[in-house]
Amino acid sequence: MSYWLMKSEPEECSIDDLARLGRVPWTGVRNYQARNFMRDDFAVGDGVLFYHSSCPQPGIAGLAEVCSAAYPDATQFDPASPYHDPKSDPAKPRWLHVDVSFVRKTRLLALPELRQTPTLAGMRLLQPGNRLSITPVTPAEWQEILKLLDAASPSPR
DNA sequence: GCCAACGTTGGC
DNA sequence: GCCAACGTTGGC
Repeated sequence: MSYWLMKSEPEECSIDDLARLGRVPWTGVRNYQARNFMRDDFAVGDGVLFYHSSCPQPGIAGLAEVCSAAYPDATQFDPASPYHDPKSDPAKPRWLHVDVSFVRKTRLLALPELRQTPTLAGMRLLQPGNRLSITPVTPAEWQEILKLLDAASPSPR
């Protein structure tokens, strides 16, 4: 059992969208490292931190779970899709994705709070220059984050 | 196989 | 809208 952090722009798919749909195909990943994580390292039942990115309040917004094996991303063959990849051969699809199912919405664990937490300093997400949309989370980081999610939000000062 | 140019990501 | 960081592309 592994743990992952997956970024999603809430304008495209927020934690509320996932809650409503129950399950979504994680289409549109066009980065080889992120694809390889899904293809080689993901397993059904893995824990997912659902992260809101490119929005007014970036941070962890909920928990989800991997609920399928990796399979070809249909959007790569759709000329009308923004994720269309004309260089991908249908006989040998370049891009894959998994499906992810809703577990629960949490309070927003905002990026500054993550950065302020010493035990999370090693998180891949927080490393300088990180842009990967899918990053591994260690069991220790997962536990620490669950603890923070259950605690009250820090009071503003 | 090098590497400069270009595109994308994503926080601020 | 800026910009730093990084990945990808393509000429050589």
